Amino acid sequence: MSVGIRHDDLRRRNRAMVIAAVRRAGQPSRTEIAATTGLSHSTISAISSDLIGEGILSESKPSEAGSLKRGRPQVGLGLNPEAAAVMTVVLSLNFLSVAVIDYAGQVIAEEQRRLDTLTMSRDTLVGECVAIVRRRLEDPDLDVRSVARIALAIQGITDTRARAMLWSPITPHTDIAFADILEDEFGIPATMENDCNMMAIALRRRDPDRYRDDFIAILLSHGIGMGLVLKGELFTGTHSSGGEFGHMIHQPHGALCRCGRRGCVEAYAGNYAIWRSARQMSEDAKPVADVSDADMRALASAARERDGPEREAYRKAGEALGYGLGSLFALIDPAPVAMVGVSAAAFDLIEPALREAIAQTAGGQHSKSISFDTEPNELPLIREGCAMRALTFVDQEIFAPGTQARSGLGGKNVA
Amino acid sequence: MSVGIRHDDLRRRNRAMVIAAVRRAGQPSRTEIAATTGLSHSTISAISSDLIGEGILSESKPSEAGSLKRGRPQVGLGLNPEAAAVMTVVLSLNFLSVAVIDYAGQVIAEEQRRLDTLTMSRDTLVGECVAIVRRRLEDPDLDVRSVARIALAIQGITDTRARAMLWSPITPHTDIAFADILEDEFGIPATMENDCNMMAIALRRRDPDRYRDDFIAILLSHGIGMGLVLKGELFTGTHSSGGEFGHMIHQPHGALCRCGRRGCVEAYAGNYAIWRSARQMSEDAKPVADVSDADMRALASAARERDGPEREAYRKAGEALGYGLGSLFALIDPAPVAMVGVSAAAFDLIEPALREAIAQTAGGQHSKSISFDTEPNELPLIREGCAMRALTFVDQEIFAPGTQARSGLGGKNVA
DNA sequence: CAGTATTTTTTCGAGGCTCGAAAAAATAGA
DNA sequence: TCTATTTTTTCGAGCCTCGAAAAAATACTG
Repeated sequence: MSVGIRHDDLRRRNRAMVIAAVRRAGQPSRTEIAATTGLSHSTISAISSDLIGEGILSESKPSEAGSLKRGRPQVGLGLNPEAAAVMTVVLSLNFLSVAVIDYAGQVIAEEQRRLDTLTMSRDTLVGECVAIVRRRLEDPDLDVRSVARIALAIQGITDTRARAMLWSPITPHTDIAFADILEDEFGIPATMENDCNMMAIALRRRDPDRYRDDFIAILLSHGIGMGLVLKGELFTGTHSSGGEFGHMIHQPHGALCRCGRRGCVEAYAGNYAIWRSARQMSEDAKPVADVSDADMRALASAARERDGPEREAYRKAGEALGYGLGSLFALIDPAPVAMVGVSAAAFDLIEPALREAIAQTAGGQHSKSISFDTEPNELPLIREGCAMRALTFVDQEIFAPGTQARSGLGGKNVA
Repeated sequence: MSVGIRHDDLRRRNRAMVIAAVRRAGQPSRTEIAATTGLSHSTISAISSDLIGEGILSESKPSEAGSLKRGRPQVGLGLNPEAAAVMTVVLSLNFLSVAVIDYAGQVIAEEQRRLDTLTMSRDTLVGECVAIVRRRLEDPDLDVRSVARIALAIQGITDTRARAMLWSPITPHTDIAFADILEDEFGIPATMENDCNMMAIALRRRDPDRYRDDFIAILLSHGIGMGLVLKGELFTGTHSSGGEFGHMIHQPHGALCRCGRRGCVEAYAGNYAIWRSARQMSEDAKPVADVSDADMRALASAARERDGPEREAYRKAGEALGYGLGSLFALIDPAPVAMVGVSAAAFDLIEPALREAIAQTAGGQHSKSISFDTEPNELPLIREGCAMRALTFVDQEIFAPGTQARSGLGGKNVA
């Protein structure tokens, strides 16, 4: 059950609130923070004075070059980039990408590597991840002790506690406790996140007007993934990572899905499904392991050029996505959708059938008003989301530590 | 955005926490409350002394007849039944039921009435509701001023703010702002709730071990409804009432649903759909307006006796429910399910096909471990849920009023 | 039956936190 | 230079929770 509020929690929570307000707004003045948090000026003054003293925030004199107003000018508060750093690790098909990010959110170092993730042994895969993190941490240009948190993202299913990858399409191996492995290796708190969830976090940061409290990020790539934000919070299901939109059932006893079952949305809308359908192969045909982005783009071009099996394949994908979204909207009500990934570049081919299908569903009653955004490149989004995830942890758990939140590792990571 | 915690909120929240602990536990001692809330004994002592002074709680000497332990015996704290009262109004097909409930949750008065809801005019329907409430309020045995809240429940779609019924299968009329109507008429705060959501609340109260943080209540009656609790909170979608499980798509272009669309789960599993299928009518046949409970029981008996169209109808219902649940579980992960309503009594006929279907889905990976409870009688559950809903409001908004929570009406309703 | 052990509840002072009001600081216009 | 205006800090008041100790209420013990 929810627990009572202890007296010492008060300051902790309000500290976290102030830090969050600064991270959101960029360079807010104390007065603006007071307005958004609803706390009094005196409280904001006291807390921000503490935070500046601890090197977490810093004052930045020139809030706006031409301050037109009379009176004492506002002085902006910003995050001190040197207060801490975090690291992001994004593991995707045949690709490993790491970045070190300062407390203000700027990339200060990065490294990328091609791997053959589908054929690597388990140990090699883990070893590569550990090695690339170690190289970044031991970079002489970087103060190792200042890295306060590592966030890994991977396509696939992670456990609720964000400790392990349970299953992923990019490797045949299962149940790899990446978070624990990195924590043990480097003594830095780490989490294992789902790639689509990170996309959702990044979308909210990029466009908080459109993606605020309720929205959906759908990854249209080899598989179909979803990141779902409901009532302002990432929705991750009750047990595992949840949100497996791609494996909602579109057609009972339908097309063969990569997951081995039949009729999933992904079995019609994943790259391999579009490929299979465009090649006029049977719906029972075993999904291919990978379709290159170039091949998919060629497929989309062919579909735009002439009415043929390629166009029909995209139509079927749109239909599956439309009915799936319709069912989803029946449950959660319509919300803005972002389509991300290589097939989002072919959304013009998908959209008509999608809208037609969604209009057939209870959730799509106002299908005209449902709007779709597209973003073909998922990797930058995933990294951005990871960075935000890790930084938010530092904000809340390290720089606003409370009785229950303080971990053994927390202290030493503070710069 | 979330707002800072003001100093005066502290006491308010902890008061609410203590009241909630008492409502949950029944007769907890101060020591037990301190343990469950995590607050200190001194704080609990101070708050409970206040609450007793205000007549909200009362001490009940004999906690347990034979207190085996040494030391000063615990003295139980209970809700003072006279602190307030609430009223529940349940409007279902051809039936209107009202109850007055004391602060401790006991029914102290009730009245029920048969109506012809499908043919009544809008004004008559509203008038009947207002009249029955007025009769209970003006009952000389009852102190009118002590009714602090009214909760209405109806089958159908309500708006997010719990003010109005937008659509309901029990009446042709739409957009009736029941909550506002009753508030204006009697000056008592009222809310308009969805029946399945109230079922879920009642289930949690009845069996908090099974129905705790995540569970699903499904109403198997003429239509298919759902109440969904996620992470301990009722899930009501982002805009309207949401949770329209019955209108997730089972078969694109499939059977005709009462909602006018095709292939909804309800078009296979609602009473009218089972009836239509058992009578071997076309899936395009217009849904009948009502099937009596007796007819449904006869159908179930026939299905149990021989393998024929009746049994096949239940099988199809099970399949639709199974695929629907599979898709739902793909999104939210598996959770305990309660099947409520007249067709829950025929769950033995539904379950095999349901389990077979769910095992075909990603969400049903562990379908063996998913457990179903059945409860044929929905009305008592709905009323119980309404009562809890209304009482919780009194607990939190009236007896633990804060700066933002205090309403103009709050004060005068305190007994 | 008095004394001791044990458990629950209350009391009391200390320490923190937020708030409002007032003061101080910093600037633009007159 | 003075005044108006706006932002930020300071300071005392008022609450709240907490820990420790005291008080209360009972069971055991010889």
